[in-house]
Amino acid sequence: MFVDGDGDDNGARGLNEAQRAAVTASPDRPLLIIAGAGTGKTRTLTARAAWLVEQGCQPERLLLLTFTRRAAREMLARLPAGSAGRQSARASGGTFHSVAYRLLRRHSAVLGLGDGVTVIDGSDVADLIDLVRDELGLSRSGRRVARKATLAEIYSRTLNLQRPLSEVLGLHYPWCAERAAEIGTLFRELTARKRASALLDYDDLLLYWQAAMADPGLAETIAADFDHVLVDEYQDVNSLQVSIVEALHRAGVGVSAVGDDMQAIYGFRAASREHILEFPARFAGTELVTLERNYRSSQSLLDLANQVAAEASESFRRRLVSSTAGSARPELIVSHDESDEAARVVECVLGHHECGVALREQAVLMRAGHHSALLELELSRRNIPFVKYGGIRYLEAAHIKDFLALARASLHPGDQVSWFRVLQLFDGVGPATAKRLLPELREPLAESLVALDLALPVNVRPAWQRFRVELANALGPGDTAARAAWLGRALAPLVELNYADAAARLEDLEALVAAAGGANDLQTFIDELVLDQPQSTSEVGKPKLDEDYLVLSTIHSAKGLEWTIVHLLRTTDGSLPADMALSSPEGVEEERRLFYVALTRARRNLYLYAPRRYHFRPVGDEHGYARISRFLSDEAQRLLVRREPKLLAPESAGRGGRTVTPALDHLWD
DNA sequence: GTTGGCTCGATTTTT
DNA sequence: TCGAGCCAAC
Repeated sequence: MFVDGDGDDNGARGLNEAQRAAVTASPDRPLLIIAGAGTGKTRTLTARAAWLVEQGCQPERLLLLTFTRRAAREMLARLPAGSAGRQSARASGGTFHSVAYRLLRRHSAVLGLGDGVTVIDGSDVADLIDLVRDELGLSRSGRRVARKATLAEIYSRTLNLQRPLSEVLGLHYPWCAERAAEIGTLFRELTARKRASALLDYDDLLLYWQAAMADPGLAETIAADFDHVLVDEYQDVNSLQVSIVEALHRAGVGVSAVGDDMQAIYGFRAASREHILEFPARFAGTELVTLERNYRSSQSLLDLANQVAAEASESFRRRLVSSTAGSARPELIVSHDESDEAARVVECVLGHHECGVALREQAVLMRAGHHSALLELELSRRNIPFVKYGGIRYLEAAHIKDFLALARASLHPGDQVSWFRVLQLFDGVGPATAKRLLPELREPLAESLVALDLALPVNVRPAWQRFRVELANALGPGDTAARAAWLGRALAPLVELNYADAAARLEDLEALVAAAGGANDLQTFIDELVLDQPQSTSEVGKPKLDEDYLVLSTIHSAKGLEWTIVHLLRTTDGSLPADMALSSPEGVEEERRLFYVALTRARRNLYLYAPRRYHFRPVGDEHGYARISRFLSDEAQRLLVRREPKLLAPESAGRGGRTVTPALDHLWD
């Protein structure tokens, strides 16, 4: 797996003309680089940073903002270190959210945040919404306003768009519009609760940063640390992020942004490609440079990508031109159904593997995490190693959330959401008892824990007492490793009690405890875990350093990456574009860009799979017939080699064909 | 109040 | 298939 751009040296040498123009553009004017896929975006941005340093800027006064942690790591590693003798000087940077976190901790006093802030993720917000909704009486039978996850989505979108709730509801959630008043009340209470418990969700991080930048004094203090800010993937910024960058610029910080409006795929997160289109208008005196020379893919792959882009609605027009030899045309592989698709992918992957292409040089991309379910089964069955990115996230696993809740509860006794979760892990404690006990938990925690003995139902006490003794150890003196270990010991019996598959979960818990033990302090560890969610489940505790493995990834998680060979699953209408996205023209356009991102990940070979028959559910025989994706127009299809299904192989007959069931009825007489 | 059994419905993408 | 929500029994 390789990250955008190539591993060459950074200097201005070896850059093409457009790249050099971007790198050496005046630091005094805002710079926007429109960089098509594979045009050396990362390389240009890092060369720009190096050039700024040559012009006299101190490395640590450069601020780099990215969207993913993966991109941040990659770029920071390549950014210029201080000149000889000042090795420690490095550019600062990270994701918008992690930079916000650092700034907020540094200026927490002014922002009224105290020093006890905790970062929570989207599902934690949803749980808090659940709690508040219940208390406001909005979850009784027939009165439920919306699902908690939906409410969390509405809340986030409203904040990120910086538009009134009623407008957001009308536009994106019309079926909730008539409950606007209740939802507004709920959100007001939710905000109050978060403030009271010093909980910051992802949006709060940006919101507080923006608020800090709106205060002239504080904005100046923050901006005083930087000469120049470099923003990656500018097509994915939302209104909050734009106003943060604008405020930095107003306070005297130079701005260089790079992006590709054809790769804007985060509309659901309230990002809008309007922002990159409007950049020249919002930043007066902008210098615009466009990179079109592609160093990644062969021309026949780019022809297809260009065709797909040409059929999109407005964008910065450009046409990618390849500098790479090789000309295998992309292939469209039509199959009978999903299991046939899985079989064909495996066959193709292994075929290339036998010809010397390592598994890690190949990736299987998909629109939605579950599209690879059958493929994963098939890969496991045939002992082909793979790692999956995207899809079900690590932090969503109940036992991981349990650990985070316990850690937070131990650090902040007043964190009611966390205690609410922890208490219900005990057999005999449900929502009512847990809620009744919440006020009892406060500083000093050790004393509250003892006091709770008497408040608990008798049958819960033995388990509780064992638990609180171990938790007390975790509160005592001792390094992070010892405290994490005690937390793990306190939690283990509860995990065992609550989950049928406890063994696997206990293993995860052990890995998590070990990881926490290696951190400086527990608070930072859990905050960073939330800010930098492991990309794949195998990333925690089970390193796969030298092994060869196939990458399975959602298209979103694949952005910025490239492989020699790319296999794209479900190139059918309903999957890509996803039928969820079909209700609005903008939705369909974003799906097209997603398709474009997928196509441009490949260097040499590209395989598009289109299963004819698809099942409504993972099990059962209800099915429909899918059409090939609308994004493969006639013109686009002319650029493909098409392969029709062979006769159904017995191996893939599986569900669609004959089934064999052992007869048991004679046993029940 | 808690828990277990049942039905019903939906099902994307991520910091 | 899976989870969330509802209902009935302890």
